Amino acid sequence: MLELNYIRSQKEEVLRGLKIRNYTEEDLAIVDNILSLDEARRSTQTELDNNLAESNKLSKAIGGLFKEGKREEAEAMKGQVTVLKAVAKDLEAKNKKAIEQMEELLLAVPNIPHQSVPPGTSSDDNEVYRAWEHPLPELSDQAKPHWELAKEYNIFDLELGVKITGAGFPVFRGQGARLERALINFFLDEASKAGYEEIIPPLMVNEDAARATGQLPDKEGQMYHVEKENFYLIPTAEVPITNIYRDVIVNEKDFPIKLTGYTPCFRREAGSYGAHVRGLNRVHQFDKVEIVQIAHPDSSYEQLNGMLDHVAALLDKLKLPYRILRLCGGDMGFTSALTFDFEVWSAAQKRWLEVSSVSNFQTYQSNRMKVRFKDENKKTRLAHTLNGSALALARIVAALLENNQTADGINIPAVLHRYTGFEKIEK
RNA sequence: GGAGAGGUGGCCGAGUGGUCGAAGGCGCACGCCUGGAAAGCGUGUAUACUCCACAAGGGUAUCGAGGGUUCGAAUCCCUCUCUCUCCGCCA
Repeated sequence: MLELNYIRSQKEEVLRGLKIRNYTEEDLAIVDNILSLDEARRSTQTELDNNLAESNKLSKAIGGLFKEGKREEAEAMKGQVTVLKAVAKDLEAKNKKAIEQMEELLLAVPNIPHQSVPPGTSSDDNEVYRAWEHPLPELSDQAKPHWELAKEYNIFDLELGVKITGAGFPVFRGQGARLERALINFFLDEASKAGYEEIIPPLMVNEDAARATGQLPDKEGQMYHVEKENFYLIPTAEVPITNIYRDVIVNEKDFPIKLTGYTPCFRREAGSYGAHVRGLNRVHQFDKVEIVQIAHPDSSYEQLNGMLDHVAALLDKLKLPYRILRLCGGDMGFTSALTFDFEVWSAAQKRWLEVSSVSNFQTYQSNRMKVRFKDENKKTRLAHTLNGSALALARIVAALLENNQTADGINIPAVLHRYTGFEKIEK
């Protein structure tokens, strides 16, 4: 969530940002509501503090009197404290309520978009930040979408997944499973080479962790919930990995902290069916290698660019046509300040598939999570958090299968050969 | 799942009703010392909120979390939670 101080001191910037997110004049009232609750809260706080200071002073005096044996004087003072205590109790309740109301509103305010975020209301308004400069691959009329190829070559089986679990849980097998594992290893190795520390995190997180990265409360319905233990299956490795630094004051010289991890991701994604979600386009369980950074506020955008280059290099090596979009205010995630999406061209479906989303959250996550550092003036400040997929597997597999199909098999990109142990998927 | 023990600052560890935000040690930072270092010596070293100019300097809260008793709680009571040990089960 946004820092209260920021809203207080940069109100105009907050309003500008919310307008980019298509807030109406009416919606914008939330900002003033927060500020007036904050003002009320502070004045109550001051009143309460003064009250408690007085009580503390009296209590100490009573202690002193008892020691000196002045019992009667001490007894007489007790009454005064009792009166103060009653007032304090009211003030405390009032204060608590103001804080709760304010937090509730604060949680409802999204991150303020970076200056470069274009206005817009939907994905149609996203800006093409880097287009694909070369011709897109043309496939023959016999070209098949990946779900047909999967059947033909026995690469993965969604119906089998239905039998074992339910819709959206693919079963990879044979060369398909090998390809999946090859991609995971390739992505992890590339991340390690780029200086990211590899993490294998828990696949379930508790409520605190889910709240810290912003999945709770706004995305509760998207996560699988283990009732008995009150755990959530992770929708992305971002959650457990970023939480490593929750409530941590990091050493400034350790910036940027770069972490990577492979995990399966679980998403309920209820409600959407049809051609666009066929095959691996949208599933409840998929594999992903995530990259996460904790960065100094002064260099976080530089780091963001580095992450873009990293993801672009992966796609180059896989020889997949892709483009990069700068998301508009209407399409950007709630917690992000700036997001770039990578889309890969799926030649048989003839459409772009989102395979990566790289974002800078600035202090929006770190404020909730309390990831801090001491700056040169020994002042405690919030760090910036960033993350991106590098990459999401299911759709990469879809694109690889489709784009590389030939009459007698599916070619595997050269860079993966040492991981797969084969160069072609054959019948 | 059963039985027991325990959660104090970055870490270890004292503290069982009053001047305790908390002894001592370690660690860390800075300074002195040194050719340089170690050792030694000295100083400093939690977080959040708040008053104020986000300075100096005050105030408040926090000893796992929440509630209670009391003029006063790290210390007493209740609830929850987590960790450890032993037994059981088990990859």
